[in-house]
Amino acid sequence: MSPTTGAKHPAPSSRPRKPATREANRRADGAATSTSPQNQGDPTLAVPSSAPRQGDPIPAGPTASKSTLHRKILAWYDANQRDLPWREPDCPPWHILISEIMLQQTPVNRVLPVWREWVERWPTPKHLAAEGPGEAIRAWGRLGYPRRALRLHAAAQAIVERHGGEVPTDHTELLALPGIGSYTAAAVASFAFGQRHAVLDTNVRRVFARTVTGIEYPPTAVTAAETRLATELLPSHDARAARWAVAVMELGALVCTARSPKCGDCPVSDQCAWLRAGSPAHSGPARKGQAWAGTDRQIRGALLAALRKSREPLSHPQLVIEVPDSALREPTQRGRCLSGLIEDGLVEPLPGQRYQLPE
DNA sequence: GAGCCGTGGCG
DNA sequence: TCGCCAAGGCT
Repeated sequence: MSPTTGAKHPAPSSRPRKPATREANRRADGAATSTSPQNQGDPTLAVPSSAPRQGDPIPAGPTASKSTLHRKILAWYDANQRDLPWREPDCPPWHILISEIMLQQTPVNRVLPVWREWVERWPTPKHLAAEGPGEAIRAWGRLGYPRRALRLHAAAQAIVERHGGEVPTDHTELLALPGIGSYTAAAVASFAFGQRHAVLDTNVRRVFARTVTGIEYPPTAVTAAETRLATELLPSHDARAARWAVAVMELGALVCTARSPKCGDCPVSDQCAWLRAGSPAHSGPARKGQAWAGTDRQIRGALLAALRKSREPLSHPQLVIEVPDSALREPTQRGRCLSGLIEDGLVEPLPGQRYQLPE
């Protein structure tokens, strides 16, 4: 849990990016005071009176100011952040981008070993772009959602072709890359280049839903109101905003968790609208779980796992052996899944009913 | 906008 | 045990 040291490694690049050291971040954060006149125009946080909805304007009140929220959460982050390698001050933007793609819907602990393999094997976009997509799919291992590997490979090629092999710093250009959506573009621009963006992931949305709006869970899909709220809460200065983004995420990941929030450890529990309201249960529709047994995804996963394992192309019968028993009686489903994998570019068909990862 | 896309760990 | 959930994106 100890903060990483900032001066251990020299910054290898002169390209614009995040502040080089944690000290620089601390300096950038130093302007925080809850009483300075410049904060008078800030929205003030208070308990919503009734029927709060995520993104409702923050009502005025004497309880706690925006800058207080900033100060407490940033201080908490300084003391409690995890020591993750992609947060090292000199971590290259490309390595940060890889981490963000891998972390989409996949827990940190499973990402760590695969990320280390990737950044060692493909230290720059050019290295990855030089190989076939099948290598990316194979090296993806069991992280899940293997189309992410395919898109990351395509992103590497686009970075080489369109940006001279350097991860673009511009949010719009990041957004144009395969596999990079609203969240990841903002995350890379913020974490790798120290820019000011509203970084709205599931953690941040949950923290704001509880502390500000007073509800247990955010809506299913990101609303315009949430984006507005996240933007309003962004600190003014780039470096501080970037640090704020990762700090709120970390709070959501470690304390303000989905199931059993550790409100006793929360730095802003005293001003949490949801807690003050008595921690009311989620009133919206139950979040639908994803079916798994017997689904196409299970079959696709089994087929692709077999191809990942084998260095040689597999025949159709060899492939069939790998799918679960429950699906053996469903050649229609199997065929649909194999076709789907081929359409997605995850599998390459060869003459004679043989298949392999794409070259 | 709803549905789809993997995988594994945990309460 | 088993449903829920994990730094989303794309169609």
